[in-house]
Amino acid sequence: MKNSISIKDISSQAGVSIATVSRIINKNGRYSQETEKRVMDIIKKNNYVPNLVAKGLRTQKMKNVGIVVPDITNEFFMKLVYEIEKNLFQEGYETFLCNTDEDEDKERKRVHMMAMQNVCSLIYIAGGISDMQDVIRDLPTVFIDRVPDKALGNYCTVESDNVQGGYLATKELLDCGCKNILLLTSRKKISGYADRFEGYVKALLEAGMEADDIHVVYLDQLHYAAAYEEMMRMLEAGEFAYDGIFATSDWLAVGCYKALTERGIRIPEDVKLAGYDDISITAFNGVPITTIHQQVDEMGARVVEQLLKIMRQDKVEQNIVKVPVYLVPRESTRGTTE
Amino acid sequence: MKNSISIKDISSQAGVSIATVSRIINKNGRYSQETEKRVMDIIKKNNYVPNLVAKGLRTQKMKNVGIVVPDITNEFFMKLVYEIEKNLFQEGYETFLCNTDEDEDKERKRVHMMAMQNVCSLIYIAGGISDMQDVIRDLPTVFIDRVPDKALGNYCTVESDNVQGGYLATKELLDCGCKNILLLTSRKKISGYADRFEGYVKALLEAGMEADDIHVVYLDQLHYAAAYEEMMRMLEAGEFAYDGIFATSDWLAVGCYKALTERGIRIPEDVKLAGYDDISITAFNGVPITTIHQQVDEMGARVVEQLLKIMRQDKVEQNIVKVPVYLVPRESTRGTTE
DNA sequence: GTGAAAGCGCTAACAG
DNA sequence: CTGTTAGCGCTTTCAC
Repeated sequence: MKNSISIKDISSQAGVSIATVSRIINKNGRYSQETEKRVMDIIKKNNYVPNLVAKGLRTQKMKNVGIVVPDITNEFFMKLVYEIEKNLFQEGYETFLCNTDEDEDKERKRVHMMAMQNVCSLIYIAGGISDMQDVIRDLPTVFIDRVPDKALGNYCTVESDNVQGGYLATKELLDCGCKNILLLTSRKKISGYADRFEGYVKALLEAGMEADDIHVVYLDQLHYAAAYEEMMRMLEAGEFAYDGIFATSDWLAVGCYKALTERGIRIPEDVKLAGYDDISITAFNGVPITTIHQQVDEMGARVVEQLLKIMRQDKVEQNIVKVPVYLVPRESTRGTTE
Repeated sequence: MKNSISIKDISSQAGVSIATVSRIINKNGRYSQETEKRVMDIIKKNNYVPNLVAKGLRTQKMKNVGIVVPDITNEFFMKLVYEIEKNLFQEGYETFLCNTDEDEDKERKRVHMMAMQNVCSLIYIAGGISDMQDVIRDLPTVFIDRVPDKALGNYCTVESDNVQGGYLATKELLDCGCKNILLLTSRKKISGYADRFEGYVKALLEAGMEADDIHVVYLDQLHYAAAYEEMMRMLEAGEFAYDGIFATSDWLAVGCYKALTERGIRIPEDVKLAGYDDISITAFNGVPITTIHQQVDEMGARVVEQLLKIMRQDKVEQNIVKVPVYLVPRESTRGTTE
């Protein structure tokens, strides 16, 4: 290891027992100020760093939590992670971040690894394969944007009000005069996307539309390129006949924008566009994109709050915590089509 | 812990000693196929997950490396992290990601924490305070975009060819006819920024300019807002008299773009603009921004390659590895000012 | 091919 | 106030 100097070396140098050193390190009392000072000086001088691994082994608790995200290069996820970490650090927890790359196999491997690393709990952002539940069986887990299928022992969900988000985005498109709205979303079986779909349908029906007016395209990936390619395919195939698109994530919206404008279709004149998440790029895009703002700070705080509760085995009064969202109207839904 | 079932439980259930189970888990040989199967079945059935923490304690090696980044919400850094992790996993290493938020105090705390968590080596992206060298004294470390001041025992640097990058960006502005080029950069004492400055000066001098033509503004933060506010301040104060800006990171360039266009200054007609990193937003920005592309895949591979070398205590033939960059010309430097 | 036992660095009774 | 000791889960000699 980096530093072969251990508590034992400190104790012998200080002429005290390792127990005393341990007490001092952990501020557990039962030592004189005098010895404390002497020991601390020696610790400083030697740059001694306590070995948390050994401590964890002994105390059976590691105070570090694993965070699983689908894509570490996505600003939205990382803003969420940032908030979660901030709150967790305050409580003395470390975090392990792991990237699944939207790949189930990687996810399995990485979560397995986390279990071996003895994380004391897990936070799942927009993911979570069901057959992982054997391994993480007893790990307190908070899911974001996902309600697990089977009931786990010790879990809960924190999510944006996705139904409301889907509703607001769709209503904005309808208010701009759209008659034919495409929903572009993920194939992933995640409650977040299902809820946005539900909101979309709700707005449509409320506007007097019917089942025929529901148009959905499912994508395997959430990357910009996935949306771009699908749009291009539809355009080529003459399958594109919409005057509005609601993409359930901003990167998908950006992909649509690129494909459409490259083919001479103007936004917002010909097609209106709305995204979801409110990442920076939507504000700076050639035509700024209307989107749904998710309050990551609020979500991060709720996630940690809930996690601490279920780790303490407190009863959680609600298994699903919802955080409000709001619409951020921009150029891409300006004016009316009429 | 999540799983109180240990190697001991497995061994007693299988009716063998824990030594045998250990050998089987680690495929160390010296056991019959028969017992192997029996033990493996029991492991499966119980969802037994070996405790890497205990293993690490015993073997004195953890196979996990800490990665320190200034800002986890910055796409460029995370693309680099993505590549590094990819290569590291292949070699059987785990990673700890830690965010310093461009704050020295946080950095100190977080790196100290990593040392306590027994990481076996460190990767520093665009950062690294000097007084950390006590703690990380013997940790093999790879720095990205930074050459440490004091010689550490066991380190090396991987970086883009930042001089060349600074040169290319500045030359592009000069080629567009700029006579008065502002360099907007970070105050951070990091070789990466110093080198980009050097490239900027080199291009200026090569074009027949003099010391008087060097104009530099230093920023404390790399955030978009820092550049925006500084630009606004200069504009208000009437200090802005440039026809070209080279921002040493893309987010700074985006901040300039926003401030300038808000004040009615047109890009590229009135002012040309170049950034650095080639993050997505430069391609999608209202006026797409010319930038320097850093080859993150190549860099990630080099970083891991070097890290493995210094961890093996191999002699590293070069302490500084440079990866080429190239210019990505876009709208923001189109046409000439003349 | 298998088991017994020591010990990694640390904490937590317990005894003084 | 301080020291002794057992043991966390695992690997690894050394016997058999």
